[in-house]
Amino acid sequence: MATGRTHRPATRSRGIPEATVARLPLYLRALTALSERSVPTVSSEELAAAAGVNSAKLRKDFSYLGSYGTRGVGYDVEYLVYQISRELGLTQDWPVVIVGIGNLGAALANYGGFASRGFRVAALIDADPAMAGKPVAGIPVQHTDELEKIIQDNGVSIGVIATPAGAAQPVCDRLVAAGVTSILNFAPTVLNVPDGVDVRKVDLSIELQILAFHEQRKAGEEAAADGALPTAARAGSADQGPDGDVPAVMPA
Amino acid sequence: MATGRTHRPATRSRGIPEATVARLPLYLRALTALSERSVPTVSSEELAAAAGVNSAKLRKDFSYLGSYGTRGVGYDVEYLVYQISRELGLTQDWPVVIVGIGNLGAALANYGGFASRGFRVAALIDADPAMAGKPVAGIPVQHTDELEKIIQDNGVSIGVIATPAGAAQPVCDRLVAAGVTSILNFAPTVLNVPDGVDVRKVDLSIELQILAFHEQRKAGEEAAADGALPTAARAGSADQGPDGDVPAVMPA
DNA sequence: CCATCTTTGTGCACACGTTCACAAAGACAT
DNA sequence: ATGTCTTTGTGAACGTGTGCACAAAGATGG
Repeated sequence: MATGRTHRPATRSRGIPEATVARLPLYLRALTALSERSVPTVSSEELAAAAGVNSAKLRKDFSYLGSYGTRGVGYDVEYLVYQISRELGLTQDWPVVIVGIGNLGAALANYGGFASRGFRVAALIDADPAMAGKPVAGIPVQHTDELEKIIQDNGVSIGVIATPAGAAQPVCDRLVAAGVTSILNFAPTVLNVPDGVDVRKVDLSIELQILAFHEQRKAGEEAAADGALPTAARAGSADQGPDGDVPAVMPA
Repeated sequence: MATGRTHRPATRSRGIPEATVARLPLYLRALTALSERSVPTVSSEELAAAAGVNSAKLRKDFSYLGSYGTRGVGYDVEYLVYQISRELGLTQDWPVVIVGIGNLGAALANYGGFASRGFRVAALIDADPAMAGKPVAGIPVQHTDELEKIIQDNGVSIGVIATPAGAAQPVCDRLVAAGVTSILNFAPTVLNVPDGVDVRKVDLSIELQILAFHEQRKAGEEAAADGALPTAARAGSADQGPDGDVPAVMPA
C-alpha cells in the first residue's frame, strides 16, 4: 500500500506483516477503551470482538510482537497498550505539518484524534497569503514560503497534504526535499516519491466508488432473486444478462 | 474489507477480485484526465504509470472486465471510461446522506469530488437542533429526527457517518434500519452491521499510526547503518537491539 | 499478401494473508 | 501434587494477490 517497490525483502526477523501493522492501531484503540474502564485483562476472543476481527487473526498478529499473553487468562491490558504503542512508535512525539488549510485541512487541524496519540500539529501551511497569520484550531497559518524552514526547525518527518489535486505533487516534492519521509495524502492524485518515502492516501471519492460497486452488485442480485424483474433502482445500468456485454457506446 | 462473512463464494464468473475493484477508481481517474486532454488511446504501460501501478497488474485487472484492448495499439480511452464507469455503477446516480455536520462533515459536504462522479448529496443531517435549517455547502442541515424519512423519500442506500465516535453506532443502526446498505464511516469506531451491509472506514488516526510505524523503522535502520549510534530522532523508543525486548513497564 | 513490430491477455510460480484446529502452557481447585 | 479447564501460540492448509514472461493478436509498411 505504501510506495517503494519490493520494500522489505524480509531483511530482519523483526518483519511484522503489513496487514498486521495496519490492525495494530485498531487493537490499540480497543485496548485503550478497556484501560479507561480499568479492565485488567482481556481474552483474544473479547478483544477481537471489540476490534472487529476474528480471534485467530488477532492471536497471530500478537504473536509477531512476542508472547505477551498468559494461557488460560488472556492479555494484560496495560502491558499490551504499552507494547503496541512502542511497536508503532507512539512512545515518542511526532510533529506533523498540514499543508492546505481549506475546508478539509481546517477539519483535520481541529480533529482531536491527532494530538491524542503521539502526534502534534507543528504547523499549518497554506499558499494563500490572505490566510497567513489567521489562527485555525488555535494555530496560526503560515505561508508556503516558510515550508522548508518549518520542516527543518521542527524536525518534521510526517506531512499531511490537503491541497487541491493540482498542488499536491509540487507540495509533495518540496516536503520530501525538505526532509519529510512519510506523507498522508488527501488530494485525489497519485504522488510520485523517491524510494524510502512512504505515502498513504485517503480518498473519499474512491471509497464511495467501491461502495457503489458493491451496492450495484447487491441490487443486481436482488433483482435476479426477485425473478429477473429489474427494480427501479437499476436506472442507467445496461442490461447485464448472464454474460451481458452490450457494446453500447463503443466509439470509433 | 467489507463486512459480511465469506461473502461471495465465487457465485458467478462475474466475480471481480476486491483488489481489482479497489483499483478501478484509480484507473478511472487517470482515464478521465486523458479524456479531457482528448487523448484517443493509451497503452497499459502509460496508463499504469499514470495510475501508479505496474502494467501487468493493470492488464490483469482489465482482463476481469473483458477484452477491451487492441493488441499493438492499447486501450480506447473513452470506451474504457464507459466500461469502468458502468462496472462501478457510476452510470446511475447515487443519493448520499452525510450525518454529523461538524468540521469534517462540512468539509465533506463542500468536497467537489462528491458530485463529480455519480454521487449526489441528498441531505445533511445533524443532531444539534441549532444547526437545523442552517445551510452548509448550499444545502440546509436537517435534524436527526428526519433521518428515516429522508432516507426513504430519497431512496438513499449510501450513508456517510461523520459524527463523534460515541454517536456512530446508534446512527449506523438507524441508517441500516431505514434501508441504507453501504456506509462510509469517518468516526473512529468499529461499526457492527448485519450481513449484507458494507462498511468502509476512513480513519486519519490509524493512517498516521501506520506511517509512524514505518517512520520509526526507518529511523532505527538508519541508526543501525550509521554505526549503532542512536540519532536524536530516537527519543522514547526502548533500546531495540537485534532482539531487544525490554520488559520495562510490565505492570502487575 | 507477407513480414515485422507493438502491445495485449494470461498461464504459472511465488508471496502474502487468513483460518482452522490442536498441542502446550499455565491458572485454579481439590 | 494432581487433575481439570481455559486460553494462548502456531503448524499447516487454503485462498487471494502479484509479477514474470511469453504466445497470440492485430496494426502497419512494403
